[in-house]
Amino acid sequence: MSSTPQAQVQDAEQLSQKSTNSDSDQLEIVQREVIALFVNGVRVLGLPKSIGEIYGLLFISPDPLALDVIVSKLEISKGSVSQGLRFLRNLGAVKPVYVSGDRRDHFTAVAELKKLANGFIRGELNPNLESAAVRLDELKAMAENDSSPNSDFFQERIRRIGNWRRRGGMLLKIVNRFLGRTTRV
Amino acid sequence: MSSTPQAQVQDAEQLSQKSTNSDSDQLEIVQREVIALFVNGVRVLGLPKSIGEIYGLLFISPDPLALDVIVSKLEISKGSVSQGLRFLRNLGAVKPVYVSGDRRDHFTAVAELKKLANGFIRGELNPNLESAAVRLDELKAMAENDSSPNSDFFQERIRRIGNWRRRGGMLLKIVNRFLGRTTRV
DNA sequence: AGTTTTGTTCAAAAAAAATTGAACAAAATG
DNA sequence: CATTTTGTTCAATTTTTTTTGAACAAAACT
Repeated sequence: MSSTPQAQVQDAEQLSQKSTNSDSDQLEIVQREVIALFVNGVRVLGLPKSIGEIYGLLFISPDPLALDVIVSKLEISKGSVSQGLRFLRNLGAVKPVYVSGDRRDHFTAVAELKKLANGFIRGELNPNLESAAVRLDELKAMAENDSSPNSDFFQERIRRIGNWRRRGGMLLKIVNRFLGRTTRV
Repeated sequence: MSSTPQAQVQDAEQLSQKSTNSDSDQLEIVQREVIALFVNGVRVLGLPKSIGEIYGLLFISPDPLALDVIVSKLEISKGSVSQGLRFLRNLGAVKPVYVSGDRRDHFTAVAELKKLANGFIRGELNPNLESAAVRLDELKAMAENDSSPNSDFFQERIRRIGNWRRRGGMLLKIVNRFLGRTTRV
């Protein structure tokens, strides 16, 4: 298929094309496909398409990209890219890179699985697990003061959820150990 | 708070109250809270609220429940419950139970973490991983025939995704081993 | 055989989530 | 210091997902 050769170097000059649809905004077919793969991937994690597109684009781009460039390559709105980058930055899936001679912020994908997993666990999973832990404790107390004929059954079930939570925490530790460094749970 | 004692036995008679809102349709506060916990929980897995409600209700009910009863206890539509039960049945998170003297199907929650995890992995995760594997192989071929200056970079990246997939598969096996029985990946 | 009960299906409605784009602020440039 | 560039924010819109409810089919009663 069409192979559009294009030189992209680290410093400004050629990198800064901001016209809405210049030549270098054209994605290669391979790039499009990789991005599609990521869009699918992030759906499993419950994240929106735009997040997959942005991360995928950075992952399959040899050089760091500025917000404008992402906008014109992906043809999605500036707002989406701004929000998406913030989210990915918070997760540690993307990091800012200084490019000399260009005052725009540039970003690259963090491509180490262990870092991605850690970020996701810290940012998305742990907060949920923690708030669940709090509610569980309240529930336990509530069930102990309950005097319905089912009270014993309720207590058994709540204990069981507590067990699940415990095992879930252990699993996260195991996952972390398997992938490299550990994260506190 | 208000404790409404209520006897619920395994065989018909008292179990089959189908009036739209009889006394035994009232949920206890503890039950409501547990259901809320599950609604939150399934959101992390990317599943709709109704799925969490149905599973939660069955999990925190001492006796198996029929579709009608679920409808009136949760006050959601028959359609939702029918679909939700099918989904949960496919996942192995809920199983039918025969109740003598009542011709309606009754259901209980499967409450073993390992079974739940296996069902989720088999039903939701593996299909995605497999289709990704296929696309990855296509991509690999595509990148090898690509003659852009970035071809090497692309190939390196695609190899990396392959690595992620491999490690993901290993992780699923580890999770399974940790939780009990194994599932083929 | 007709009637009632039980459960499924799927088009339409409602709800939730994601995306856009215009208004804004902050910083850099000339 | 006026202007341009860069990036953020958020209300409005669009898209996607979930839920509803009525029509239907299958089985079980009488």
